[in-house]
Amino acid sequence: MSEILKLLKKHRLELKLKQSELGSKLGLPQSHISKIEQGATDPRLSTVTDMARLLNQELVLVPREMLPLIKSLISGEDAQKPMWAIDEEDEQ
Amino acid sequence: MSEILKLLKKHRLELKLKQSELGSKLGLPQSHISKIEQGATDPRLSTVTDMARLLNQELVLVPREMLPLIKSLISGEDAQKPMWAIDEEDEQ
DNA sequence: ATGATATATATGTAATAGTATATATTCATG
DNA sequence: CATGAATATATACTATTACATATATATCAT
Repeated sequence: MSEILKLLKKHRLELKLKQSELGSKLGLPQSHISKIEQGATDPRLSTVTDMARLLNQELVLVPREMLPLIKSLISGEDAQKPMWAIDEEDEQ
Repeated sequence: MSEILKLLKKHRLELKLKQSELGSKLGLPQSHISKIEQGATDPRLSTVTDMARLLNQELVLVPREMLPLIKSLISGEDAQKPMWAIDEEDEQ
């Protein structure tokens, strides 16, 4: 099952959008969003692109060799607080 | 016209593959590769994913805010020679 | 120009994405 | 447990792509 489709669902939930809300923005029925998110259909490139953009994402072609770097950048990006801090006691 | 499709063509040419060669690896006729590259058809996600992988690329979902950073990383990646060097006369 | 090679275009068919609608599940909450 | 909200599933229909095949242009070397 496509990694991309799983991530689209994750980002929809983060934005607290219902399938029906995302669907109407895209002009697609809720039932079809469900199928896409389950991998029960193989959507067109334009559909995935539009869906991604509504979720503040973009579909990008990445050279295989840069995949580890870029994935680590992306996975670290959603941290609300820094994952480390300088070792100072007087930190706010 | 999709940026991704344009890049797929660019990468095919860099690998010196003909449309017919890429097509047969994918199980698609040359004529269809042509249509995809021209944006004359709206291919399925799986088709684009497969095509990308045969060209050593991967389709990745990137948060909009990270797009400038990631694009600059990617566009700098294909340099054959380093873009700078330490200022030493005795360099090879 | 001629010939070879690569890509673009045309036509037709079968498969499937997407539409519309209804119903069934799931899951939280009073 | 009952009620309601969100998601999953079902069916039938339509639109469009994948694909096969054939042909026509480019493109380029000789």
